Amino acid sequence: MPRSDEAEWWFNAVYAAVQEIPRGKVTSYGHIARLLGQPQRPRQVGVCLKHLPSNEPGTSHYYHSDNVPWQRVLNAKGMISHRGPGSAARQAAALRREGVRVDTDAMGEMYVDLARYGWFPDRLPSEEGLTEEDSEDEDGEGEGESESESERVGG
DNA sequence: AGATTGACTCTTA
DNA sequence: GTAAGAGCCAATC
Repeated sequence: MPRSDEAEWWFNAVYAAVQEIPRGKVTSYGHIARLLGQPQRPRQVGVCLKHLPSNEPGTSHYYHSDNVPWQRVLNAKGMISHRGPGSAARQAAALRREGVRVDTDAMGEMYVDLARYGWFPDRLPSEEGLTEEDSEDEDGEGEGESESESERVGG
């Protein structure tokens, strides 16, 4: 839980941005920071995700691990950093569940091929095409996604 | 209240 | 190619 309103804005902005990562795609902490106009703070993106609450019953958080695809955020090299035993495997499993291939390198580190799964747009889709006239205005979002992935590996 | 940590990344050497 | 330093700042000790 953020200690200040400014921090709370940041938390919400990060969660909202992460929600825009398409299913089956991944991006980096640094890119989320850039999309939010704070290219110097990839770390704080990680801080936000660390504090992303679970969907445990009894809690009623607007953002939680079930509606924020935290697993789609990797480091700049496309590698899953381990922040605890089993956490990296958990993220890898979540990614594979949505069709993302996760490999392991020679050093035992798990990674995703960014050339294939990377999602690095210039700006957030929600901001796409809007001018400075329209400012930030969040409205309710609809859940429920039906996807039809057709994986094809381009040589 | 001060020091350290950490879901990061970039620049230098 | 690897290693170290800087920047960032909320959370934690």
